[in-house]
Amino acid sequence: MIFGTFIYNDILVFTINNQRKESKLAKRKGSGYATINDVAKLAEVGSITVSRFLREPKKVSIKLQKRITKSILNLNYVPDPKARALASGKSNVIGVLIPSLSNNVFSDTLRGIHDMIKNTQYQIQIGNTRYSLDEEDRLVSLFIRQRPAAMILTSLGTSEKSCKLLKNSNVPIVQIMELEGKAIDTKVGYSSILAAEEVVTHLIEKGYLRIGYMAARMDRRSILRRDSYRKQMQKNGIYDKQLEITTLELSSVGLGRKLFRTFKKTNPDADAIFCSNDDLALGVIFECMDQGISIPEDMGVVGFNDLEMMAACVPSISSVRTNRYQIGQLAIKNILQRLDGNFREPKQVDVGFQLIARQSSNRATDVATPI
Amino acid sequence: MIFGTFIYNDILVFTINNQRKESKLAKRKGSGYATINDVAKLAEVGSITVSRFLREPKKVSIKLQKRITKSILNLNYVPDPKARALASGKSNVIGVLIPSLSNNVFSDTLRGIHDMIKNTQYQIQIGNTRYSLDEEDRLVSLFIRQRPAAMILTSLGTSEKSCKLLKNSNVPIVQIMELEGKAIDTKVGYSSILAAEEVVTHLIEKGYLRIGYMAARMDRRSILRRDSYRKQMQKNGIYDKQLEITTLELSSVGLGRKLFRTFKKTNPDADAIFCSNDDLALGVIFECMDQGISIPEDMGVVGFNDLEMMAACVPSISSVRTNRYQIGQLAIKNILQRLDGNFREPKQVDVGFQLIARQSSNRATDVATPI
DNA sequence: ACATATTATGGTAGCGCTACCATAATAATG
DNA sequence: CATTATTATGGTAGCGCTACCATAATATGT
Repeated sequence: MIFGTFIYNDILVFTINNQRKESKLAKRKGSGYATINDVAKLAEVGSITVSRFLREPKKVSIKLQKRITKSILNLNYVPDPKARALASGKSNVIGVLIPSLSNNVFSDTLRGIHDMIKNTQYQIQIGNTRYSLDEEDRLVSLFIRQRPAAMILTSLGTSEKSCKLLKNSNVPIVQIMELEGKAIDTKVGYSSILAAEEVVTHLIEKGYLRIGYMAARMDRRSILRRDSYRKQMQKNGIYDKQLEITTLELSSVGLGRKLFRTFKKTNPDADAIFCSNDDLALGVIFECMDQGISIPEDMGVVGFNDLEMMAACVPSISSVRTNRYQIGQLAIKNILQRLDGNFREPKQVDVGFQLIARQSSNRATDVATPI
Repeated sequence: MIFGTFIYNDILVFTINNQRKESKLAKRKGSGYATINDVAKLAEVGSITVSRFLREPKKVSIKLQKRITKSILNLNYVPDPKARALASGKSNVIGVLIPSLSNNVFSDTLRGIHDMIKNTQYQIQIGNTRYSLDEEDRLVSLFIRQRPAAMILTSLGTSEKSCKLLKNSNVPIVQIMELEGKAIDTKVGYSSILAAEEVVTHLIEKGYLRIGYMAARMDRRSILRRDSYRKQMQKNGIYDKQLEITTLELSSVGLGRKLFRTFKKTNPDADAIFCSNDDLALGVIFECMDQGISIPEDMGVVGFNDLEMMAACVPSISSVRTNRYQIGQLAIKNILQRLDGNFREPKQVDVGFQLIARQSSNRATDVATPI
């Protein structure tokens, strides 16, 4: 029986490979790989039964399941996602739009997404918006046209046009990271307003009064944090516009140093600084080292995101831990549930954040427990 | 005339949207978007002419070009890449396999790739092998089945199976980063053997003698550098196996600290260390700060890749600059040339590397010029 | 003027798969 | 036992596009 199958298999393979070359009237080439029809012929069933077996195996009798499985293995058949998507109007691609590939913040989230998606039928396709709303619009329209199974967005300021397109598409959408901003469908993230608020409160508790705010690139993310910083400073009656230092340049450690030099010149009396991300915070630390400003005594520093190196730095740097890996995982989890038919109301998942206070903001008598 | 077109357009759009709903015998739904046939009907040409216009505009008369262009704009037509790929057997996707998304090394290359590819018809699709050869095999086979326009690989140890698959596929392949390892087709990168050699030579020139080697994850990349380090140390008669400290753990700044503690305990007399990447080097710097080991006097440190923060660190850290952005650009450039029909022999492009000597290895009287 | 090469255009038949329908085979009901 | 539900299976006609061929329209040569 096994022998027979092999023979049959060989003949069939032979047929597949030659029917094109030998044909007088040059037929279309085809991919050269086994198709669903080849599998069907070998298993002696209708091609639609093979298709059904691949999608809903339970609707095919055990007998045919076995024959088809054997045939698939013999021919080394793999379905063509293009043809599938074209015929069904749906694809197995989940589009993920992120603003940057060089930012560890997003790569952590991507890891979570990857880990959650492997062993499923879905694939992810990354789109890099590069912090440009125009580029985002372009990508949203590009992706939606391809009828993705779902989409994940990392943007605070999705345009009206894109929002409408996304909503009308009927594709599950998950917006990740900041919970602020208008919701299209489901959201997974944390409140960056609360986070910034907590940072300011923390610094005040530690006795700092002239607390600055430093940010680069000034995207919606940074603006949101700045506004929250402002509010909290005003609430405490210590707000001073001069303590804000921002730029449109791209964030980097070197930029953190540069900005801090300017900041310190403008504000010789400043005693702390809240950096909108960890790169800047690290730069501030380095600049302080260079200038002999002692941390945390003369200058308190807090970053945002809690990258791995914050804990390893000397002094260790306080930062807001955002649960990025978990965000990626939960985004996919939510999508999978909905694609499996367990329809869920669009909802908002708050994964929270943790202010990790380390040496860089732990002034005086307090006992620091750096991680 | 314009008015007429609008009317006509409206009618046609109306037709597209309703012909399905009203039809008694439930026809296939379709995507709802305008197709090439809709464009052809509106422009009063054959659909194949529209197809031709999209691919080889010069083969269509000016008159029809204008009619078709107008029709495309009116209908807001965008070609469906799935259908294209299915019909033509080729896709516009360039597959890029990288071992990690959280590594800045690769994100720089991706930036180069992105920058070079925009404004072309091609798209990139990223595959993350996570440093696993099995995963790489899986992805290679997955990608090749989809008939990508080209592929970019970042792996030193592509399996025999994958190599064969890639070669037989007739798809342009570019391997990037290290020039070492067997070539499938074209390569773009630098010699990591020469780079490691130069690092050791540099440290020796600076008067260091007990030079260690630190590496994590021990992938082929790290092993290659270690072997080159060994050879160079042996050549100078100062090799000592005990000076090598490696682990399978994932690289991180914290790990750099941890490994250095062990290293220093085992080798109290060590006076320099070559780290296989910058994260580890930064960790070493921090650990030295913590232990009061002065750099570069008591300990010389050199990293690899020259991430941005190396220059900003205090002390600034010596590192090997690999021209990663350029590598990405050149990889795509090579691919585009070949896809445009300018067939080039598979070749090897060496973008070189630069050892950037900074404070961390600039001992004694020498004048440092940190960037 | 004619035959011959060179465009320009379109018809048709797929690419590999699935939605929709139809039918056959089996089970459940009275 | 006939009659109705419930499976199980397959045929057909697309999804939106392009390769292959055929034909029409124009230019070129002798």
